[in-house]
Amino acid sequence: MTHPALNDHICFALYGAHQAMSAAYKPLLEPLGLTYPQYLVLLLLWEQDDQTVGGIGGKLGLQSNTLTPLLKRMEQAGFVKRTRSAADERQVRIGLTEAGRGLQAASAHVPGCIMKATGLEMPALHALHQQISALRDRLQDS
Amino acid sequence: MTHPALNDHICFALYGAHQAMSAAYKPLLEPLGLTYPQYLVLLLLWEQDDQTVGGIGGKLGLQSNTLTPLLKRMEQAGFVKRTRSAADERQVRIGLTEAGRGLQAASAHVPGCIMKATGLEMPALHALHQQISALRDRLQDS
DNA sequence: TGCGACAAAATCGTGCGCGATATATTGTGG
DNA sequence: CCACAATATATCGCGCACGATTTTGTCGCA
Repeated sequence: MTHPALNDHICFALYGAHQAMSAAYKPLLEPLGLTYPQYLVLLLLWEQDDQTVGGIGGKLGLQSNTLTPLLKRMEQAGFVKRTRSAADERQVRIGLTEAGRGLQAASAHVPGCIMKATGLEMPALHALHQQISALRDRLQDS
Repeated sequence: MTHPALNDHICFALYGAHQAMSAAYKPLLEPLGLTYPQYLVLLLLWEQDDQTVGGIGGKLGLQSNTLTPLLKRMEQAGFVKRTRSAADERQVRIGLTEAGRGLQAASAHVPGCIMKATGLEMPALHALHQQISALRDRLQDS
């Protein structure tokens, strides 16, 4: 019983698809001064402003060891502000600045560009999305 | 026209699935002294020994700036040897050591464990694999 | 022969991702 | 009220990824 070839590993397809997705975002986000994970943080904050580090981390699957430096860079860039919560001084609340809010309009074209790059129409895209999410959930449960 | 919510982004599903996949491999590979990208290199070398850095990079979608340090770590660990090609001294050929070959048997259980973790049977797994590979290819072409 | 285009690795700097640990604050039982 | 566990964030170290550049080697061709 030997190993399947590399190209028969679904993990490798996933790995490559993730790399290709990041590469597709890069030319769209770079002019805005954003990286891909930073863009994900902004998506969350546009949905709901003023979240804690832990709250953001829970949704993205990241811990403070990744988020703290990332958020500091975003603060440095002027997109968010980090303030210790008055109610619970252990927490740091992340809020959008004007510039951070402005990026929402400035990046409005991005989702459409990416969808186009996938070469899929909405129904197929949605179906694949569901399957990948389900795979992720089963892997996390195992 | 505002942004879709984070969870409606297929990129985020892919991002999470990739993270979950890496996390699933970690406890299987760590006892062998391997990281996930290093395991991918070994899969290639088990298929065909003695490949160039560029050859490996072409198959994995990585350049020498990532591979050179990774391969040096694998050499340090005793799994591969790096030798300048005599025919073309620009090239470095990567060959398996006895220990590197030995890992093939030592990791024979890994693919089965991962497949089990996906919670999918072969037909469904294969179908999803095809779709993800196709997505990757379309993203790379765009 | 020797020069300039090209090619393969390596090097450097930055930004994730994550295990392990540290620090500070809050909540709780005695 | 006070030790002590629990919680939230930060810090540290290491290993990818990748853009940009450098170094070394090969090849074509005058």
